[in-house]
Amino acid sequence: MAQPERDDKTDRSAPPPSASTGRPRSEEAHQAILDATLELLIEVGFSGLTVEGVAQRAGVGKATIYRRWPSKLPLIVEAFGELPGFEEVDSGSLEVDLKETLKRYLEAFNATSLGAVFPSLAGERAHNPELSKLLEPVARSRREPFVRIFERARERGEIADDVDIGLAADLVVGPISVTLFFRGGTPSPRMVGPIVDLALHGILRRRDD
Amino acid sequence: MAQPERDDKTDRSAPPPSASTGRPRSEEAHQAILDATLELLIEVGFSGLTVEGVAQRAGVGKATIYRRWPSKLPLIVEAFGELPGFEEVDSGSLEVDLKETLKRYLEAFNATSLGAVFPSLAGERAHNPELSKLLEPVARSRREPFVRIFERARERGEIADDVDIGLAADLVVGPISVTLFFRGGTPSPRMVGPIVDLALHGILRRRDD
Amino acid sequence: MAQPERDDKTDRSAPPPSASTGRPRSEEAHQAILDATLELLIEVGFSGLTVEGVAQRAGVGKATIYRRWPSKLPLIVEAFGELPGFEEVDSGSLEVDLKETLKRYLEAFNATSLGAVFPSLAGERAHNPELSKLLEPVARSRREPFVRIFERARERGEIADDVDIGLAADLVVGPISVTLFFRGGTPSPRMVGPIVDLALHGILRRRDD
Amino acid sequence: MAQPERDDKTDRSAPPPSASTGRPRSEEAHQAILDATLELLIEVGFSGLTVEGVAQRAGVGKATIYRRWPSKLPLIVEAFGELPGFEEVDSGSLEVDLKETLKRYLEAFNATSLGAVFPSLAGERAHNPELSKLLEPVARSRREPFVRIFERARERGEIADDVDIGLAADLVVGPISVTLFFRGGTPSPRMVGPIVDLALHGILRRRDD
DNA sequence: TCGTAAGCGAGACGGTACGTCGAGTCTTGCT
DNA sequence: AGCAAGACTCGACGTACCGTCTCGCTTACGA
Repeated sequence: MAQPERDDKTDRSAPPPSASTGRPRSEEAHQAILDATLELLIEVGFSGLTVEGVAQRAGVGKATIYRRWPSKLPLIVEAFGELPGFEEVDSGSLEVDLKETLKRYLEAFNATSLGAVFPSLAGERAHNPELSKLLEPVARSRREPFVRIFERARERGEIADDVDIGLAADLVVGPISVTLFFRGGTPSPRMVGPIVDLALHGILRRRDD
Repeated sequence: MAQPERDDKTDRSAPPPSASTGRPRSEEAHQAILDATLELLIEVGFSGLTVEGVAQRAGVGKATIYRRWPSKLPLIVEAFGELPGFEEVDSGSLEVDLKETLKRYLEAFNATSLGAVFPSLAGERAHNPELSKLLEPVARSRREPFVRIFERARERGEIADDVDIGLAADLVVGPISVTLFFRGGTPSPRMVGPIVDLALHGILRRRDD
Repeated sequence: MAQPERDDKTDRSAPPPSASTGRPRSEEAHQAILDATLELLIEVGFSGLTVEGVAQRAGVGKATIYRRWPSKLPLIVEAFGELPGFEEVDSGSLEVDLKETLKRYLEAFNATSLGAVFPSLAGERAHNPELSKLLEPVARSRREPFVRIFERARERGEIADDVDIGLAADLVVGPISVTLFFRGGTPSPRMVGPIVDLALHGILRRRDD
Repeated sequence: MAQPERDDKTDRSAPPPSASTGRPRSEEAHQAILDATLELLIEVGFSGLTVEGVAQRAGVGKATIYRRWPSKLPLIVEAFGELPGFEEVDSGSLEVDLKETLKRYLEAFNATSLGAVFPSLAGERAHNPELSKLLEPVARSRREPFVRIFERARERGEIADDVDIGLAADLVVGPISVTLFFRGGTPSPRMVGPIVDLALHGILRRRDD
């Protein structure tokens, strides 16, 4: 979730003629802007966020924002990208990996209000190709850990070779997505156990259960 | 999905002292507004929709819109509610019911651009209690068929009594939600078979499968 | 100095399709804007005037201003044109006409702060063809009374036929212009007598004076 | 009121504790700034001039400008003061002195675009005491030659002792001021003869003319 | 059959935010 | 120190929508 090469993504507006003339851009202001954006995103959501509000809360002029980001959108996406990720677990057991990783996933979601911010952005993707492109790597990086967990499980023989791993990952994360988007709720870490159990063993009654 | 008593929700300002004097409201204009709203919602999304644009496309004055809906939000929600629902299937088999219903669900999603509109609205729920309240019954009505399918399956003994039916419904719909929101994709009806199979039988390999 | 056909000059932006659809423009707002503009013009001058300030003082939205005037400039010019003119005197005597008219001229200048506003505008003429064009009729109308006074005097035989009347008018008004622009002072009505005497009889000493 | 050492007014920040440490200020940059200011003043006028534009045209950083002049205003005034004056004539004849001096006056006006710059500044005087103060000595120095011409004429007895010399000077310069400010025109040297004749002999018809 | 009350399209109203630009200040590394 | 460059905060620019408010007109009802 790090942002190691931020400028490569956003500062395409005015590549300085020589390497470093003039006063360098204030890293302090940069961070204050991202922080303020994230705060406001959490408080008022995507459609309620104003650049003027960000500038005011960050104690920064509007021009300083527009000098770094060409418009509101990339600013929001980068601020969103600042949200911390979550650690992947590798215990040697599929069930433990899934439960533990999913729990951390949800904790991160709730601790950082990602749960409120992400839907705001995701909802706009369909009408905003630019946003969609910017959001894609961020969204994917949050799904990949689950894919890797299943890959390891397959290598260990815990699951069949022909299981569609992408689908399996979506199945595990699915109920959380539904809770978030369809039900407007906050996914609770207590959901994790039942979700994983049900996804692993299936909904159908089984003789040997 | 019908909206049989629309005015009860939105037209609470109206009832004049004498029951019905003056020119009646134009049903034609009403429908033109909803149609235009839906079209624009599909084209430009929630945050890009302007009431001015709706008025223009509907060939209607802004006041005519605000006479019927107190603000942009309920208008959008009602327009959204106009989207057709989908029919529930009752074949006597859980698997068939799920696959068939889910297929119709996806077909409705894609045919009506619900897939583009719904995320737009769902994303704002977290920051907009009013929207959330308005959206809730609509969203729930789209999940209920799956709940009922599982209830019937439980009555038939196809699934255990202690299965969390809400969770089962979310598990089945989950991959679609993930596709829509996390991956920014369009869910394809071809996904239905694998999803239902995986959800019913579980991800783990079983001796007797 | 009246503004009998205001819209012909300024409302060229959006000629309404049919004669009078929609809510008519508020004459009240119009006047409040012109008044506020004039006040601010007097207080802070041409270069210090802001449209935002005008809107605020007039209690009006900025759009209401820009709906009427395409930019700051014509607004200022029209507000300037609102300043009252002065009455021309026709006593049958050149000397009396000049002295009396000039006195009224100065009184109008001082009473209405024309003396502070006019230079502000006049100074920009050289660099602003649009302003120059807009200002021209206003400026000329303030010089014409003097031209007419001299024309009548010539008809009466008070002055020679070959006197350059335009130049004579400029000679009489000249010291006021110099006071205003070169000396940054406020022309006093007490200057009138000496000015007219000197202009009529000449600077050179004469035997028979 | 004299301003013999220009820098004393504007460069008051400078005198360092130890007389002259560090790199001395570039006289080259100083002149480039004044030149650029004057050019832009002529091209775009007072209200259109930007310090950023001056810096760019002069090939200088903005700080270099603000190190020398506390704000835009004194810079403009000093640049204005750079415009060459005009030489006074002393021929022993009032009429010749006036005509010749006035002609040179107008030539200087036109050659140096003083005619475009001066009104720009003069117009702001009423609302800008600082500008007024800075402009005063410059403006007066351009009127003084005429005062001196009349003083010499009085000493020679060409004009009466009780003639108001200041007023006489204003009368002679007046038509030029009127042309410049009220009529928005460029005063032509051809005006000089008629102006002086009319001012000296008066507008009224005389027996012995 | 006609008056009247409310609806209609149009568009102006006071606001707020947009994204841009300039003022005057500050901060780099270089001279 | 001064220098060019260019970032800094602040605030005005002119535009676009919000939700409200007239206009002059049309439409159905009830007297």
